[in-house]
Amino acid sequence: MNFNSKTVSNVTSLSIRQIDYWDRTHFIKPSVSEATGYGSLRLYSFHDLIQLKFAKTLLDKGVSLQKIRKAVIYLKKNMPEIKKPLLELKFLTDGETIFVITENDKKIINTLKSGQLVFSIALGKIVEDLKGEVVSMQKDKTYSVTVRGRKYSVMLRVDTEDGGYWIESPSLPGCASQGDTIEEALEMIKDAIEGHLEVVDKKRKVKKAS
Amino acid sequence: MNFNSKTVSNVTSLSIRQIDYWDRTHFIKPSVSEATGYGSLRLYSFHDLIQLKFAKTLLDKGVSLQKIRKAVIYLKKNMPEIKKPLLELKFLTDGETIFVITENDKKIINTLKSGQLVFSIALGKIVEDLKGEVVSMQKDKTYSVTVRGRKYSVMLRVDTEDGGYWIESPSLPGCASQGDTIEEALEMIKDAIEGHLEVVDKKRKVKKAS
DNA sequence: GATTATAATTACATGGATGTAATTATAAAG
DNA sequence: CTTTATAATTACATCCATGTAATTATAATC
Repeated sequence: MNFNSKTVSNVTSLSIRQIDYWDRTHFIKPSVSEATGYGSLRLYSFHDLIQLKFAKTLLDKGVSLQKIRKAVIYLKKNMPEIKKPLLELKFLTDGETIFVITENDKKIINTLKSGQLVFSIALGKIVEDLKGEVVSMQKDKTYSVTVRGRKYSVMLRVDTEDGGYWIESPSLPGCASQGDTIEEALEMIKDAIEGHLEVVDKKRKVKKAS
Repeated sequence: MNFNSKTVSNVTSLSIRQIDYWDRTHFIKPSVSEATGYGSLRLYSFHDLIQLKFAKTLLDKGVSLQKIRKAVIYLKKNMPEIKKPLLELKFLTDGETIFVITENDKKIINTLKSGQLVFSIALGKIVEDLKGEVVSMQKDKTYSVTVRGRKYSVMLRVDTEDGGYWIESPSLPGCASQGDTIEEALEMIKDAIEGHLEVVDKKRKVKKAS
């Protein structure tokens, strides 16, 4: 699922101006679709959303934008696998460089003793919150697929658990699938419907034989 | 001992402009003598110097000035007794307020877990460094005091250990004292010289008697 | 195809922070 | 008392970041 500037602004509490400025200064650019002039759209991915929210969170904490730039560069390069439960990431800086430090309490205390700045970002929580926002805002999309010459209505939604898309056929209970892209999900649900129909055929044949 | 703007700039690595700006914006004002126009002098105390260096250190770490303002306000109000060995002070912020936290590792880790910004300032080291700077820059001042109708040359220097001034009479070994102000130190050294002379008198009387 | 909506773009402004340099009133030195 | 030195002050400029609003090319809708 992709997000335009307006949606990004709503979800991250950043102003449109900030989003624009950060794009123009090559800080955080929309990775799905860049602006190409009037009438075009900036489209951000979910990962972009995480970075934007991350930066906004640090800004609100009083970290300078220059420092945040470095933190986001690091985040882009070393984005850890986001998984449950909530993951906390801890960063430290000596004023020049930004490092992510391990979940090692002793190391954290030691770096503080050496006079450093440490800030903790609950990245897992950021991701969870963003997922919640995305889910609550999305409308299920209805598609129509044809299997064996007949049309079936299917519903597609963003899969916030595994990424990609979830798809199901409401008129055929239990008939569902998922795919990384919309096209793939549509193919997969066709296969699922096909399989469902085969089961129905078999049952009918058994009935006829008895 | 007091410090003018030029000295403050040298010792803290702040520009004259920054020192001026921070005074005019009521951030850190010279507590000994405020500017009153052309030809006047801003005079900062050692405590002021600590605050300025503290703020500069945070600025270099990438903390925003607005955040630093709050930290310095806190520092002014709750300046802990500076003592050896080097003291580390740890601050945390939730983005709105600044708190000093105890030397409690568990509490530090917990506040980090809750997504806060923590920065550690080795205030003791700042103080030590500033003391070193002050000592290396000062010239001993020579004064003349009169005791029992005779003049004695004494030397005065800033006492970086206890604050105030140290004073001694080079021509009378072991004859030294200290005071919180220059005047007080001069009175104290007079008393010390008086005492020294009394000991000398007693020795002479004992010699005569034998 | 015409009309409307929309997000990007452009433009100007503001505020905070700081750099650079000329001016000035006073203190220090001779 | 005159001359020189000095730090504060004034003034203008720059940079970064952001606010606000008008403009515009394109997409969406009818």
